[in-house]
Amino acid sequence: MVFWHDHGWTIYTEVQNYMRARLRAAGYQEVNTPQVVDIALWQKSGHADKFGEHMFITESESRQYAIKPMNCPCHIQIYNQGLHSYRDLPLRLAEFGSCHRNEPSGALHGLMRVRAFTQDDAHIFCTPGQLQSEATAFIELLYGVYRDFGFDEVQVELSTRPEQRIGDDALWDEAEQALAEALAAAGIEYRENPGDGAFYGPKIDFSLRDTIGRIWQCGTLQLDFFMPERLGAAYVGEDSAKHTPVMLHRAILGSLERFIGILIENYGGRMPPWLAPVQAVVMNITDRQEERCRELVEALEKQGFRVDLDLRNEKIGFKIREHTLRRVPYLLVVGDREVEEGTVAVRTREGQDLGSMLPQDFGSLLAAAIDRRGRSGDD
RNA sequence: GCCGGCUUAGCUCAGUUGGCAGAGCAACUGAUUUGUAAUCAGUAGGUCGGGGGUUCGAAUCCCUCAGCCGGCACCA
Repeated sequence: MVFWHDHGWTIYTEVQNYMRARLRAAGYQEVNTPQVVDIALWQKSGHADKFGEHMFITESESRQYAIKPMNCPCHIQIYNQGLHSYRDLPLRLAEFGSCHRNEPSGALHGLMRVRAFTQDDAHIFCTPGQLQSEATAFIELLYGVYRDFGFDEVQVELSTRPEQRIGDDALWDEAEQALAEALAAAGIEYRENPGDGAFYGPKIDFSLRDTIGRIWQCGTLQLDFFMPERLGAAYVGEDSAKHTPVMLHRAILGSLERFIGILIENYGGRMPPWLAPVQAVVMNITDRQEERCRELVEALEKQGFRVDLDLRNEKIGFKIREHTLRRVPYLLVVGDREVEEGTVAVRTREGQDLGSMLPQDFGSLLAAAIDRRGRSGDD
């Protein structure tokens, strides 16, 4: 369980808002479902049977409820409200779904594996014919997101039909082929993991490597021919008959908690400016520059930047050291000279002296650094 | 859940054979008004993770519970 403090939560909300914008642009609707859901839904979906002992259960007025361990049955409830035409499909329902799973105590692992986490979850309801284009679009979205976070190396695995499965083999042939072709179309190298698919369909897993070499699964794309039928999802086809939609279960970051854990490790605490909880610190040299420093902070905050003010009665070298160790991207020093010139001296946390510049020029510099996000390369 | 390790001041950690609870940093107070990675001096700070036991005496030994860190198993 994570108790997020101010700085961590700043990172969290930045990541979340970024994903929110990407999903909206990709044609997703954002929804939200309850934390506590009648056990009957999980019995019907089959999760209570398979994962019951890892679910937190509560009760009220002699009814049992599960603390939501995943979001898909809830999204099907939303889908099932009203009648759907094939013209409505694909329908993409996204949720920053807060989930609780009673993981075995030995499985807990920092931010990487926790009992309460939030998935950047979404379920795409579509026709079998739309499957491949949806898979392709998802893979493209996922790689775009990973690049923005600075991950260029992604391990991809295609897991195919397990021994214990539902549905006939023709359906599996089609499903596995659709995923393989989507990967091929994107030119992605991947490993096959025969027999490791979910019991309801094949899946692609996307994993990232942390700085000390451990591999963590983040993204996933799973085909599901089973759950929609089991929970009564349907659409009216061109032929006016009822059909069962295919459900694509997908996540890019996986768990926000885990993803942020990987980010912190990956950057070694040097969060890129767009994610840095504090993007710049303004510090004075003597009391004479106090007022100017306050003005500067106010002006930068007005532009939406996250800025700290350090007016402590300390030597400038001491402040520089402290904020460098805090990994604040930009250190702004205002002395008599800067007050005189109306400028600010800019130093990076890497120790690079960018010289004195006008405040608006620093604003442009910071804005450009934020826009660059975590992308590597020279763009 | 299993195997191993760890838990001592706000933080990082010492603590010998069972014999008075320690350091650095941080905090606080005072001095210092300082130009790009640590100014000086002083003060205060503890249920040694919780509970139980052995002992004249336990941070130290034993039992137990919890949490954390590795790894295994698990991972909808």
